[in-house]
Amino acid sequence: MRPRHATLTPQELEIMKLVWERDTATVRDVYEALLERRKIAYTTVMTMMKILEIKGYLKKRRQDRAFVYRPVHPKSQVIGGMIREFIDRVFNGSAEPLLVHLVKSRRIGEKDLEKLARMVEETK
Amino acid sequence: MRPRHATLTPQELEIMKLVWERDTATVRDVYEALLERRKIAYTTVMTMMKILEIKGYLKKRRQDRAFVYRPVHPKSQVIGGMIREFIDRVFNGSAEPLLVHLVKSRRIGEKDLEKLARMVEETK
DNA sequence: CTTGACATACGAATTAATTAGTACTAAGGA
DNA sequence: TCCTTAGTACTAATTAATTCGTATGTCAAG
Repeated sequence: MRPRHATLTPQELEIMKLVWERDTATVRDVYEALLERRKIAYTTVMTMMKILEIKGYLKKRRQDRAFVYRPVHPKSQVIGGMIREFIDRVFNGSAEPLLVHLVKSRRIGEKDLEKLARMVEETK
Repeated sequence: MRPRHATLTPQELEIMKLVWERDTATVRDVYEALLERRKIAYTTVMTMMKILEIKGYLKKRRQDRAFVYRPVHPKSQVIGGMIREFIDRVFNGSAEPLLVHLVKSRRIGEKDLEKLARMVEETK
């Protein structure tokens, strides 16, 4: 049997991103945003948002006839969990090999590192 | 319907890691290595490796009675693909926010950055 | 030659993820 | 009042991922 995903699945994440950037959203809001990218049924979005509620990522409140959904956790926290899970799974918990990859594949350059160095300073 | 995973699933990755570190491996090799961590059936491993072959990650050759499997692609290449997929999915293709997260969550420190800076120098 | 160990082949069962159809309800306008 | 619209509830279908059982074949030891 498949172990339940500890983190957000691709489609779940796509929806969560839309809710995060709106702070609150109805099924219709999300549906219309998704429609601009691909064909999808209204009820599909509804089902996904219901699942996200069951999983504890969204909470809903009735407003007039429709439900208004709101994120339970801030984006940074959930994304942070996804990063942790990824690093655990792929690199056995160590962030360094990930960075090495990014440098070697030129996805990080000098400027990025300088910026990060300044950020480390501030965090001190 | 679920879109097929472009990259390795968790269990597939676990098996691939074992094959990469051995360069070649039989089902039994992988089975015994996995057994040390968790209960699993021999035939489960066989099925997974067959799937990995179908997906193009492993190739097999008969040696005596058993198949000997070998990776088709180097580890760095496959891992690189997984990183790219992750960054695309979570950060819309930009590596920077990932790094910011890593710094803020203190998974990267000064020493890591220095090391990376040296690495960037070499890559120049 | 028979038996046990070990290998593959084949297929089935389970769960999660994804998508969407149908039924029902309430509100608002003609 | 009646019909259209927009919402939810419920259910179902499909695919991928994961796990494992049973059947079958081969080889070697006794």
